[in-house]
Amino acid sequence: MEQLVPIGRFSKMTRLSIKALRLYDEIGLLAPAEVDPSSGYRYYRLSQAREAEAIRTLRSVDMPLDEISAVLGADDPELVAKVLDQHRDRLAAEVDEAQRRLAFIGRLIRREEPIMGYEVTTKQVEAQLVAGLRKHTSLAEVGGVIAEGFGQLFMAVTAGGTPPAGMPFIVFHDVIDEEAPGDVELCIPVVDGLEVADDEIEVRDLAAAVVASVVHHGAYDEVGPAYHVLTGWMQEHGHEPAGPPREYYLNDPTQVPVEELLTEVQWPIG
Amino acid sequence: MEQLVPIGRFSKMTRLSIKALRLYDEIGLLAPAEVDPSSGYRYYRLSQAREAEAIRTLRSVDMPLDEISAVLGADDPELVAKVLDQHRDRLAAEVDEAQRRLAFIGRLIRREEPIMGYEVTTKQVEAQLVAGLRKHTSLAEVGGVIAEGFGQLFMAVTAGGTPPAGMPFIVFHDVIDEEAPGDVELCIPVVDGLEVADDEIEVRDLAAAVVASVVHHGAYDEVGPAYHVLTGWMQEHGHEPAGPPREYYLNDPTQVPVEELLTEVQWPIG
DNA sequence: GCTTGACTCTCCCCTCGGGGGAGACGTCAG
DNA sequence: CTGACGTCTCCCCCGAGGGGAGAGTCAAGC
Repeated sequence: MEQLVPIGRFSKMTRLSIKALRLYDEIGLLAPAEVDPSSGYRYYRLSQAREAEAIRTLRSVDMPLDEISAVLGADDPELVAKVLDQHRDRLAAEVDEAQRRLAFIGRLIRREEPIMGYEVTTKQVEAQLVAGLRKHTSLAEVGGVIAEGFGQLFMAVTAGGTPPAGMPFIVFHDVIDEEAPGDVELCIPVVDGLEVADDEIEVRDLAAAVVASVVHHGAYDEVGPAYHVLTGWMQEHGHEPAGPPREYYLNDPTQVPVEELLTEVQWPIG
Repeated sequence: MEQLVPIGRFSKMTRLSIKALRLYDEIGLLAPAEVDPSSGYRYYRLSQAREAEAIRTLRSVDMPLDEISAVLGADDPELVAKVLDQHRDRLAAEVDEAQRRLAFIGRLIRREEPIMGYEVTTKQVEAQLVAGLRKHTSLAEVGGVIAEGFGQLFMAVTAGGTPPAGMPFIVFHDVIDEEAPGDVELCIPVVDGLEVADDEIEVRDLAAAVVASVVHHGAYDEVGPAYHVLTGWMQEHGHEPAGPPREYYLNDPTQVPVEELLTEVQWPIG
């Protein structure tokens, strides 16, 4: 009646490798209809080819074996639909990720993105009159403090109807990390003679300096290595830090996606 | 001068895990500047953060570690470009594959594609007058023989100006597999009274029959399991084969992509 | 100097879906 | 009966680390 075939023939029928069939037996996904107790030979019923074909189909979309077990063992069509949907979502995420990688390596190849981490340059920055708002904050809260503070600062500076004289930036007077909070100073360049009512805000002259500079590409909270690169570079080139570092935000986080954000870190050197 | 940091701090600086750094040391991708001979502690120079950053960048596009080694260790910019290009091609292939899977599971979910392999049906096929061209061929050559033979057959049948009376199909008089060649008969249904000049071609009446039928979805050279499913089904349902099987090609390989090809396999049963 | 807590070391097992191969045994046709 | 395959179990391998055990190390406070 029922014709049994050994594993090699079943493998050719189903185009599943012998190794795969033994694995599916081991994990209980597709057990042979009979196993000779003395020799251990596996024998499959011809009708098992359908189930094997289903496994092959689902593996061809890279579904994990345990989910295939769930799908094939489930009576409930809703459960099956749920597992399939979930896997489709995963595949969609994989497509997105693959496309992101492809786009990114394209930028690397076209040199739009530095491979070797950061390129350190030096430049001369001119003296500048700035309105500064100094805040004490921890690493956890620095994001909110910056957003809020720049709001306050912007309001105060533009209250007189005069636009800012340059891009806003931040001076980091202390090292702010997981362990210790510290002082940041939010700055906006202003024109000479500006009066600011807010007495938290101090208008002062920022001296000219020679700075070492790197541009960080990506999310703000990943800027840490840029600092390490700068300090490493200063050590290697025999420079001493000559003041607190500054961050310039070269584009607008509300305008571009997070992975395209540009942050310039400048550190005055002696 | 050169400041050395232990692995934990270097890990935080570079956002590479300690495990990863130890691995990169082991495979010679990023060896620490110094290793304490007595304690085995790894110490990194600050300037190594740049190389670490490069590794992180290249890993973020899933480049294998050995290729990263090649890229970072190479002086030749052409070699670097070659490795990067090669990896981009691989990523592009991954995007394609991920999209294929996503599209395919979509078809599975929408039930346009059978998950559980093949569905066997039975049907009555009417008697038909066909022009048949019989060829002896091996599995390796069957594709070419079919293409050529159908060309010859089509020319001969339509020479009188009468179009074929139905879809072309193939009767497999022998089992053709890796071990043994055998006879195939290319057939085109024709109208009564047609004269065919080509004496390789025989016009004959194909008897009516009850057939078991499955539709194979995909490349022609993957049709084998359809036959196994049919023979398994026949055994389970107590039918005997009553003649050689036939394949109908339901769509045109020059019109649709290979994964959408439909092949109906019919096997006359007693 | 001592203790304590954080850090680091090596070593081993685990992932996921099998692939490759060794050495032993089974099956089948001539 | 013998040779040619087919099949068995068992073990190691892939990639890029993650998790954890058990032991040694470092730095800071007392």
